[in-house]
Amino acid sequence: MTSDPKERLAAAYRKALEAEAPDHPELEVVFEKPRQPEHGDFACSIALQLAKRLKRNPRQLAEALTSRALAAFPDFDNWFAGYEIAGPGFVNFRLKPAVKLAAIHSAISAGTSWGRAAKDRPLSVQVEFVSANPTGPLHVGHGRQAAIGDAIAAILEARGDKVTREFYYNDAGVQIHNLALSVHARRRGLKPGDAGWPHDGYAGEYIADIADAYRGPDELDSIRRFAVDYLRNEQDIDLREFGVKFDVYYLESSLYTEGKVDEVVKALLASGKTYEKDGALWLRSTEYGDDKDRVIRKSDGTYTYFVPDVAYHLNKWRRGFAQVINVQGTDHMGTKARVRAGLQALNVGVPPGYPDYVMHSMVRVMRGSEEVKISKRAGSYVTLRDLLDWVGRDAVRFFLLSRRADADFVFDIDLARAQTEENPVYYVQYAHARVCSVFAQWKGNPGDLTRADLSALKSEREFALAQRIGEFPELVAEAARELAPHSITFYLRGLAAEFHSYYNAERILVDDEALRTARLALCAAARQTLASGLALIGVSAPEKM
RNA sequence: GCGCCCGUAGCUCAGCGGAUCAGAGUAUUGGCCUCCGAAGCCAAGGGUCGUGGGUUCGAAUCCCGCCGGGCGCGCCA
Repeated sequence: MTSDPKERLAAAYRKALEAEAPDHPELEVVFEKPRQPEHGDFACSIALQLAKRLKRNPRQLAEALTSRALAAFPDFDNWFAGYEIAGPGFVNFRLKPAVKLAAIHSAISAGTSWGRAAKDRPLSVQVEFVSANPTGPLHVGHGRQAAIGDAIAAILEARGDKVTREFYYNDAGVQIHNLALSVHARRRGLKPGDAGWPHDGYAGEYIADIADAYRGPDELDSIRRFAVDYLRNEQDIDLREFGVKFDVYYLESSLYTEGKVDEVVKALLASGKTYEKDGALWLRSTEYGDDKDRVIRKSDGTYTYFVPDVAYHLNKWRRGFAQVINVQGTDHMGTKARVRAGLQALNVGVPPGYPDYVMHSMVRVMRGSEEVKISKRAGSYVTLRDLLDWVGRDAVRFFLLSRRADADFVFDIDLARAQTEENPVYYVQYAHARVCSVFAQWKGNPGDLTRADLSALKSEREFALAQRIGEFPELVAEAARELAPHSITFYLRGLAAEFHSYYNAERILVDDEALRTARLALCAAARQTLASGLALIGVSAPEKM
């Protein structure tokens, strides 16, 4: 039996609903948090939904359901101060202050595991993100992916699962060949645009750096290996500075060398869903929701990128990942339906919605009122390193997670620089530093706080702050369900606001010992929640600023 | 043209399994440091939620059309 009053109440309502309306099992009992505090701590609109179906008076239904529910919830009074039927048929519930305050002890005693769930049987899940090809420095879009992917991974870990962070890269294709040609041309003194410069060469200055650093023989193969290593290393340095660590780097080339591509082609042929047309081999991927059939083998005998893509995801499935989340830019929109269709065609039991995709819109970079074009080949794009140099890791992370992944993102460079002093990240970090500063001036024993008597807390502000703290675990769970790390960022802003407001209204270190101890316990819980939330989005929680 | 996504305050954006949903930050204006950190707090003004229909007792939220923007739409990767 859970001790969460909301869940207890929901269970009671479900029972009442079964008795009152057995013909409507589709109705779900959910509680909302009203914006206006006078509407209680949470509200249930189930009676309104039911009234519609039964064509009965919603207020009467609310009464009937609620009295049934309360009959199934004998110790209701231990948790709730009361309820009321309001408006057209809402039921508003008011928690007892002591219930709200209980979150304080929960947060303190949980410590760094606050907001984290423990599962008896953790799922093995994988988050694949960044996955930049080693043909140039990471750009701001990769930065957005790194921030989103790493935060999702952390949130899924908090949900209690075992997470693998994976980086997939193409180390053998046409792009890499162009990279080698570009470095080779640079070594011979050619510049982009010169006669003899490779057709799809990379124009960035980093090509010249690689050419300068290269000391080996004048062989394309050797140059290619060197350039790949060089750029991989450079990307790793940026990622390390950004605070992102990967568990697995997966090489596309291994799919070929280990026969996984051939295996997939055979399996697709065996599926009976292929056909020959115009000298090429096609898959009827439209049968699995793709918007057009896909070429497997081109008429020149080589495979399209579709094949290693499917092979890679089959490999993920075989490695036992129950959930896979691919974080990619919307420019990869097409791969979603394609990869899923390919996996379905293999008919090996992969669920239809596998893998999950979190698509983020491209980051547009503005300098003043002018857009800086992001173009890898042109070599004139803003890099992740640029952002890190301008505003620092914490601000970049927080900023990049301050909106939904699929929302357009305009990164104004001038604004980002100017925001160094005003970026919302400081607002949240400052709240944390403030609590730390209070504790630095307190000579008591932190251990006493775990046993603090909270009954001295009597103001609405204190109840509200405690309640907000208590919402944290549920928020983390929802962020995991929705794969929405930005909700953590928004929560932290709200929590910090609540704390700053409280801090300005009340003195913490008052003379009254009982009140002081209780307030310090509240502060300790707030600090823990701020620190835990910031950790999830990869932002530091400084003790001083 | 087709598919997916987006259009909410001057600006940047939350909310979008309908109701108690008109919100935050920022900018502007006016207050608050003899007192735990003013990177803070309090307050004011500011939006017919792109637009036109529909469903509903009730729509920013669901459905359809239109307008505007993004990204895809290759026997590229």
